[in-house]
Amino acid sequence: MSGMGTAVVIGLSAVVMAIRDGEAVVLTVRRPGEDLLGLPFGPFDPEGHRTFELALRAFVREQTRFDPGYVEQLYTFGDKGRDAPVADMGAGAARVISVGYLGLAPAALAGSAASGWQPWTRFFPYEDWRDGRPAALGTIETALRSWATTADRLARARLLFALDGAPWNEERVLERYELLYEAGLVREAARDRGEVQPVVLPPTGEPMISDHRRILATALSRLRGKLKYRPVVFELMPEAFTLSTLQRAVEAIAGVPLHKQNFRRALERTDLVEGLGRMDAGTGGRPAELFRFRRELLAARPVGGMSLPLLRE
Amino acid sequence: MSGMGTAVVIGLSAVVMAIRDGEAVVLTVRRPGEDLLGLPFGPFDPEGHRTFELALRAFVREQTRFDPGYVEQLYTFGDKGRDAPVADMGAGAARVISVGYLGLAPAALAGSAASGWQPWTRFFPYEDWRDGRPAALGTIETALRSWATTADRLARARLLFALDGAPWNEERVLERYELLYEAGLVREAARDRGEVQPVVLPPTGEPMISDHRRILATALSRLRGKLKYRPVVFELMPEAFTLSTLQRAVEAIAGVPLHKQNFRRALERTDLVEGLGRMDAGTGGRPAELFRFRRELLAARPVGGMSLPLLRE
DNA sequence: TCAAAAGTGTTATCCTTACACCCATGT
DNA sequence: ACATGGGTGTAAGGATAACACTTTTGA
Repeated sequence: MSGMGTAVVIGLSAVVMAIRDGEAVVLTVRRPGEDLLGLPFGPFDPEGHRTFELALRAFVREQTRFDPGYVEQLYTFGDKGRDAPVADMGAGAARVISVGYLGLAPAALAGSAASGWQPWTRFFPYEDWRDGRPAALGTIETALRSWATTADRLARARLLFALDGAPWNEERVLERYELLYEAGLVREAARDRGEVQPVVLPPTGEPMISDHRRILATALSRLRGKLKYRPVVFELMPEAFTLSTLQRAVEAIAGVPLHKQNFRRALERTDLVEGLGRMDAGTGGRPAELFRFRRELLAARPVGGMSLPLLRE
Repeated sequence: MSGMGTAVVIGLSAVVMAIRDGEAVVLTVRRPGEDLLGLPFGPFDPEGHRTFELALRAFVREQTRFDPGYVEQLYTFGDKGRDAPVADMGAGAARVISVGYLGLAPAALAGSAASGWQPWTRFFPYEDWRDGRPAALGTIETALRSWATTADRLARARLLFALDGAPWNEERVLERYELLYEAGLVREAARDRGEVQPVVLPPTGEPMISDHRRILATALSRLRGKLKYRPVVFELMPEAFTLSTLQRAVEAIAGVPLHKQNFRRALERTDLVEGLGRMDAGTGGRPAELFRFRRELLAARPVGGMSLPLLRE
């Protein structure tokens, strides 16, 4: 085999999610001299780090003074050309391969000066259907239709963006972002091709540095899917919580409104939570009972996630 | 950041699956001077290859004269110490990071001399419950119980290996392999630690080079899970097939026996297949109708996978 | 005619969905 | 008393699982 001349650098990117005031937020970092936000990111040191996960925890802690609890690998991004990051390492440019990770934190603590928690809705406004069809989709739909000059393009746009009565599938965050990218409707598209930025774009969300918005989309897709078959929401909850808080957390991630009773009934059947008898100091209505996640079940049997009983408008 | 002295090499590994005579088989390669089987594997050339996927297709074709159809990324393995492969590249040893891919082929064609298709059951005999509880589990259970000296170990073993009446969960292939590894019950465990091999081991399957059996376990886990929510089986089927062939393919992958009628009824509801009117030249009984996968649906709406209506013994 | 595999019918049960209603607190 | 959010009951419809049975071929 040949061609081992170009150096390769492994980078690690982290999408750390948390719930703050009922909103789902992501940990971001603003680098000096950079006007776009990015994800916590750091090189993987093959000498110092025994595993990716240890390396990731270390540099997230370093950059943000914060330790994610639950961590899982997402995807390894290696495409050239497409906003591929390039590292400058003395001996010339190196190709950067970035391994994306998803982290879940039980609380959005204050971090360092350069880092901060941002609602993901800032980067994907059209992904939030909690209050019905997002307004952003109006303009996006128009733009997509004028891009969709072939039957195939139109079919994909319809399917992914719930046009013409197609149902919304909240899991397909990444595919939607990639379609917008392909259609030139996100800032990253023109930037990566070195083209001049279009003056106006539909409200497709705030761009990020490098391929970080793609990594964030991958994380949201994965998390939305995983919600349904693993009890991952609880990694985002404090020890004690009310059922409404839990429901709002699920809604904040999935970006869809849920049916209260059916959500509770489904939850009850799983036996995943247990009432504590204690009550919450109500925020205005009747006080709610506090519950806890029966974490011990994880060791005792295979355990599923939450069903998402939609609330239709 | 520091410590960029050690070189990093990106390797690509492929788990290519196909169905042959109703059995699920994997593409393997035997390297010269090596007595264990391995997966098709090759270095990623950062100069020559634009994307991982293109690189993967190229070297699988080269090593096996064979092109996988459907391809998806699995996981990136980077742990040190644990049977981590090491590349010798002139300037000394380099750390190898391997990106695993899953490929599905519609037929198991003959490949080159060095490569061949092997049933996965060879590597994971205890994962095949199609004819009831596999015999291998008897000895494995005994070995696990004597290893499980703590409550936690026992709970995990029970849960994963369906001991004491726990239900079998076919998706947890990787976790089971990792538990066996931790318990020292697979050959790779002692090998990676540089220890002397135990003389006898329970029938936990044939070892592979490097961490390839772990990659294979990851692939099986992923495929078994994906079966249920995406119509991936059809990537393994020829253009026309009978419902029994389809059912046998699903069973061969999932490793569990399915209930015939319920399998068909569930399939019918999905509208995923369409009768062709033509009949199969029967293999001994009444001729079966041939069906085809309505691939056009993929573009038309989000489409789910197969339900696995178990047939209890 | 008999074995082998294909294919059909039917019922009980459980889960999901959708509806409407009552309860406990703060202001 | 009333607004606000917490919490419950129940019935219709659909999916699943479990049962046993008929049909069409080759040997």
